[in-house]
Amino acid sequence: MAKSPNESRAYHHGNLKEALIEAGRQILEEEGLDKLSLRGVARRAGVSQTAPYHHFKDKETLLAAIAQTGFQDLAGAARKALKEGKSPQDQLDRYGAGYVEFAAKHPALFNLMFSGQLSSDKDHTEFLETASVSFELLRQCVAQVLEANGAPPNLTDIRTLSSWSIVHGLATLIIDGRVAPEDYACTSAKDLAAKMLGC
Amino acid sequence: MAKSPNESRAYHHGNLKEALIEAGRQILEEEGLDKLSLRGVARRAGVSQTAPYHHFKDKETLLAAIAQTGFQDLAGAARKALKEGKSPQDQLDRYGAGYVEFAAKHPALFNLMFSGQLSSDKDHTEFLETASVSFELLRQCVAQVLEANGAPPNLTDIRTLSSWSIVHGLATLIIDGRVAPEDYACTSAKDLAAKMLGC
DNA sequence: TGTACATCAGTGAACGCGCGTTCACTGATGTAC
DNA sequence: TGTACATCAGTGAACGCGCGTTCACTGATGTAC
Repeated sequence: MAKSPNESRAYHHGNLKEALIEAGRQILEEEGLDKLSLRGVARRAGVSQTAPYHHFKDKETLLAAIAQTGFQDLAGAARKALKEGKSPQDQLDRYGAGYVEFAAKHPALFNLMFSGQLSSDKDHTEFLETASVSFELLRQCVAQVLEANGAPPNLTDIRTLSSWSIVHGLATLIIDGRVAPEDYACTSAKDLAAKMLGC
Repeated sequence: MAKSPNESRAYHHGNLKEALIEAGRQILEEEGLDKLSLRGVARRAGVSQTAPYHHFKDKETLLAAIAQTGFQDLAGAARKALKEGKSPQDQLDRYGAGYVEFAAKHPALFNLMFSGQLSSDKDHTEFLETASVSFELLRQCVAQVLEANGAPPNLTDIRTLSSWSIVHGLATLIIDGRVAPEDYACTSAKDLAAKMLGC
């Protein structure tokens, strides 16, 4: 039924949708959002410039699909942090370091994910659901820290926001070149995040 | 010598440079960065589409000039916070609330200011100097808080980064629509910032 | 006070560009009988 | 097992768009003498 994508130079690609998402993500990470055009994506996937329209309604829909892969990766990093952390506070610190590390390694993707362009207009339902996974994991983590410290649980919401803000802010500042890890005697964005959060 | 801009419909505008910056800022705030074209700016200023080239080398230079007005305003808000604050900690909290308020009121301008597109390539010296004023004010503020608390002054750098990150992160999350003040029982971005910082 | 002239600050036409998208089309595939 | 046919997934030409920028130009201004 579905063909392996490398099987042949057949007329039908067999896996074009995924190939387009992957090509788009590559262009995004290599050249930035400005340079990400539907035509360029098609070119990289080795397909005519109108082929993507059989898989994506328009450019924005492809962008949403690309962003979604980013949220999946980010949620994966979060789950890893929660699994490896040795205490609630340690989990939270690892979460933050992983978040900033992800942003620093995929700056254009991170910007696309959070730029707000996507979430507003259309109903990218799946996109929004995936986006909220990382946030929920953070929330659980913060709740456990509060519990471990004997703090009232009704602080969970606002403390989750604090935690999110501080790591999101650091991520953004690093991406935009306002802050460099080297200026703080750190060798990576991840290190700087850990240092800042432990201070 | 220099003519008042409203004096007449003279051939020479008299104040075109400022008028272009102002027109650009208006378009930016009303329609967003996507819609900000050099031609559009000229149109709004009532001038031919090539007139801006007598005052700005290219589009990016105009963008830098617009961003600079934003940094001036932001620094003004910071100075106000430091003047009105009743203690170092109060000054710091007011600084943060003012920062977030500014971002929420001028989202597209704030994004332009921090997008990192401008600071990288060319040497917008003046731009960079203006941009650093707000940061220096924050640094002084943090140093005073540490002193008031009897904390070691060598924490100043990293704590300044923490403070900047948390307010910058909240500002960004609000701008991008990931966080709404109403979800936290607040009526404005400024209120939410104050609540978060006081928690 | 007049005037020649360099300089400044505008104009309007034109350029080439890549883009998103639409269109009518064709080749490939899978399935009902 | 063969075959007709609906559907799927491609193609390539073409559209209109607004953009940044360059060009040769002209009107206005200020100043040296």
